[in-house]
Amino acid sequence: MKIETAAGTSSIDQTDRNHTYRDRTDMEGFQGGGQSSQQQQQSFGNLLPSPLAPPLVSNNPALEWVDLLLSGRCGTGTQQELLQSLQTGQGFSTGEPSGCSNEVLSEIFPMNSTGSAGVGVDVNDVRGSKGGGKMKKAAKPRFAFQTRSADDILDDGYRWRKYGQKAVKNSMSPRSYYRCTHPTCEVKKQVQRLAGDTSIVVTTYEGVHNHPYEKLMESLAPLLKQLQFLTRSF
DNA sequence: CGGGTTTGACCTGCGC
DNA sequence: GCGCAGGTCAAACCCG
Repeated sequence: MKIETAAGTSSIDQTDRNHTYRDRTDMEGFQGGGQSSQQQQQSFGNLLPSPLAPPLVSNNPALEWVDLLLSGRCGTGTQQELLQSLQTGQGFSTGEPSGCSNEVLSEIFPMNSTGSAGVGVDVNDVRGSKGGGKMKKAAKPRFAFQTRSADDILDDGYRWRKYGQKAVKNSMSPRSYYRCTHPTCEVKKQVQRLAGDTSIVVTTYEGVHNHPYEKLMESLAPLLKQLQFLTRSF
């Protein structure tokens, strides 16, 4: 498995009009032939999670190959603040990405021409509430990053269930919607490939996990069992 | 059989 | 008001 820094910029194909996929054959080569996301997930090794940032961008050397959306495209102050906040374990999640133009945001997120969507913004998006409620959603931290990878699903240490997929305007690749499988966790993420460079995967996280790092807990489970056994022995 | 994926339908917001 | 686009739901389906 190799993931490289998604360097450089990619332009969105403005000519492509999208539609909802209705033919399964359209999905060939993208969904992985029915494999579960768990099977598709890559491993980032022993990266530790952060309460705000996903594990792969928090407090670890992986920053070298994780290219956040803002990298090199917004004010250097923003990038430095971003890296600093991640390296200090504080994460980057809320607030306006100062120095990042709407043009850049709208290129990354072509679905929102106003630039209200993007890195750390659009916390009051109320679209898609099928239930009919008119109440706005509670503000949730939202951030995104991009990686260069052959696989769409990155193993960030949490378990995700896919609940939807949509073709996105001005993008060749569909956008996939995932929810954290933890019962009390409402964190969502969107995964999409850049239209200009399909080797780059853009992952957008929304919300903060309110439960432990599941892969870590899984790996610790045998050890915990052993500890419980030993403590009972005394 | 349980959990995850697929996908058509439906909802809301926005621009014209 | 209408059409478009993004987001979500949920039934059907798939897989281990």
